[in-house]
Amino acid sequence: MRFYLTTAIDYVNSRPHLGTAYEKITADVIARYKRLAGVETHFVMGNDEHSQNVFRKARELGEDPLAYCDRMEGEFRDVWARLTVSFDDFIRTTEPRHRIAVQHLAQRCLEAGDVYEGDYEGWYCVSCEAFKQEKDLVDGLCPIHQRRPDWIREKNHFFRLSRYRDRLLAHFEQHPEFLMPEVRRNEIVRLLEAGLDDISISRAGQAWGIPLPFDEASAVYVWFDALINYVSAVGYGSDPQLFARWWPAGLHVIGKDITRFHCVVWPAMLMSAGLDLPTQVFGHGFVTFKGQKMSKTLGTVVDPLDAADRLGPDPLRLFLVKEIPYGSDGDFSWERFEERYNADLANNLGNLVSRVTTMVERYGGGRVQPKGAPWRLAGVAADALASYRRAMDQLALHEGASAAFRLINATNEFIAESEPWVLARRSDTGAELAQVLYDAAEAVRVAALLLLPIMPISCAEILRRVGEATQVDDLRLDRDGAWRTGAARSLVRADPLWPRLEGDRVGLIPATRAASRTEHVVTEPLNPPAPPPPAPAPERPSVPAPAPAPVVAAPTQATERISIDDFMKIDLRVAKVIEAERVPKSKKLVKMRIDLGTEHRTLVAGIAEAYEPDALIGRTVVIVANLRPAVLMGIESNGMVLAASPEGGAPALLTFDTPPAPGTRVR
RNA sequence: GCCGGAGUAGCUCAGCCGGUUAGAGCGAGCGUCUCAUAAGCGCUAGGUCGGCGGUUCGAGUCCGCCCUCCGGCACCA
Repeated sequence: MRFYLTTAIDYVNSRPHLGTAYEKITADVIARYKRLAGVETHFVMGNDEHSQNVFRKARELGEDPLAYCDRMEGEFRDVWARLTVSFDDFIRTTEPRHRIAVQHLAQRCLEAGDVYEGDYEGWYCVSCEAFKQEKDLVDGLCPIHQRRPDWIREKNHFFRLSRYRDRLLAHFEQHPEFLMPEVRRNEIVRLLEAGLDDISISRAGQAWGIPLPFDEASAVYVWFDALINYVSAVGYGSDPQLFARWWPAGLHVIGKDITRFHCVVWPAMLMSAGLDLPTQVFGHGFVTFKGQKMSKTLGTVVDPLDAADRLGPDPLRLFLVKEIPYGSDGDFSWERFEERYNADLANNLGNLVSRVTTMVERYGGGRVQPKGAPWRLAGVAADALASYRRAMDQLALHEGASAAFRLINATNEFIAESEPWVLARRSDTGAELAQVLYDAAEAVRVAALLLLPIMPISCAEILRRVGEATQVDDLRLDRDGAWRTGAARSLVRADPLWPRLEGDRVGLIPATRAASRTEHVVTEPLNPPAPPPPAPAPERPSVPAPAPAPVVAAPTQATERISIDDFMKIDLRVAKVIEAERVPKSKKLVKMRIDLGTEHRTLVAGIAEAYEPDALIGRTVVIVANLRPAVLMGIESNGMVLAASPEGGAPALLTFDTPPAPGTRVR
């Protein structure tokens, strides 16, 4: 039995945060579980490096892009090592083996007739710097600039994704386990039913990326490039033997935001190239911090190393696995983390190890040996093992952890009810005492075995203390998970594994290390970031560009420092709202007529959820006056109203103590 | 707006095909043993199972409508 497991590869424009670590940790638990279950496992992670952001970031830092990526690899590997993520291989998209695979696969898609050169022809408005669809034009003119767009062509390669809709739907029908959890599957199936458009897979004239084999002037689009890591890492196009050994993958562990890429685009690419599809894709949820999305600007990013330093990597791993139903979103807070640490580790498991080893030392001379039939704990352990396996096989990692803890709790109960200290005082209960101590030690051994994939370091130590003779890596669930009888074992008493936290713990939380560690990565602005720059390259309108979503959850965009000159390019003006009305059929859009002092303009703002149009009339606001016009819901918007936009919250307009005259420059 | 998901004890959540007094863990309170990290063990929660109506002998558990929250898409310039 073989099992090839992957996680999403990560963008390298910032250090991994807790959410990224969550994915790797849960995947690592799965990998370790499979190995423990005797399955030959190949676990691969990596970095996604061919992004323009990475290129820009390196340039900003005055570094060679590749050198920058090398450095980031080191940072990522350090984090994964600290969290004991046991990957077997680490793939980078700048590696030769990856380039070979990408070009190979692109070539196969081309040969399958699925890649066509879309030297797309279309209307292009020079003023807008954007393609226009026929339906956008009014009397053949750009509605914004009242000028005739040019008919131009831009070379682009497209992948015939549309061709695979039916096959994908059929696959989903025949293999309901292909995408888990179910919520994600429903979303994708609906998306497929709605139909698919072909997608662009190349960008012309980009140096940072992999050239298309049949058009060296075009680079493979970064997400197309990135997905291929799953096969390049196992030798596709470069090592046929290795490839045959591991492909198809048993499981891709990814974030729920990128299921489309993995369950629509990726399988279609594989079908086109004549490769088997992975058995399963699992879209895990996100980890929030105190209920809020982790965001640099909100200061809600938790560095996984801070968490690991605080209580240890194993407690962090247990927390993430046991407290968050795998597949759902979950929340992290220091309070909760410490609460769980005390309850599960200090009070239950850790204390159990202490009391058992102490009693064995005191009442049994440090050795245990059964003197009869096992008591009730043997049955509990067998049940725990069974439900643990059932849960883990279904990727219900949290239930697997709970099953192990049921055994731990039962062992504590067992000790209370069998009262070894009473048995030890009597002279006629030697056999009973021996059996009770043996059973308790054996139950701890089984529990530690079950938790070994989740807490590898600590559980290895527990196994050592309860006299497990087998090397940790050689332990196997079916053989070693069974209740042992007969042989005597020596136990070791040692310091508490997880000292209980007392008192005002939260105050001791280390200052987030993000600041000290990321100075070379991000400089935080004091204020919310400026609105994003205008959309970069024009896209073929009839063939929507793939969402900019990378193959990992996009890290919060780093806001780069700009010069005063750059800032002065932005023309901020005071404006007064003269008319405001809801854009019909829209959820957030308000259409406004504003007074800029010298002129009146129409613009559209996405603030309807927070402001009633009527309440806006007469109000003084700040707008970006020199923004390119855009058409929203058929309305031309000439400018952007500034508002604070909290993550997931309602926007709040900028206001003045005393409204200045319309047209006043803001800076 | 469309399409999904969810609303169950203070908190986090279980509750399969409808069926006796609705559960677990944490927290809190009380009691208790003493091997243990002032840990363990036992007891204690009287919760309109979001609301209204319906099907049924009987509904968190099925149906309809409504409310709230979350996610995806559409429209955040």
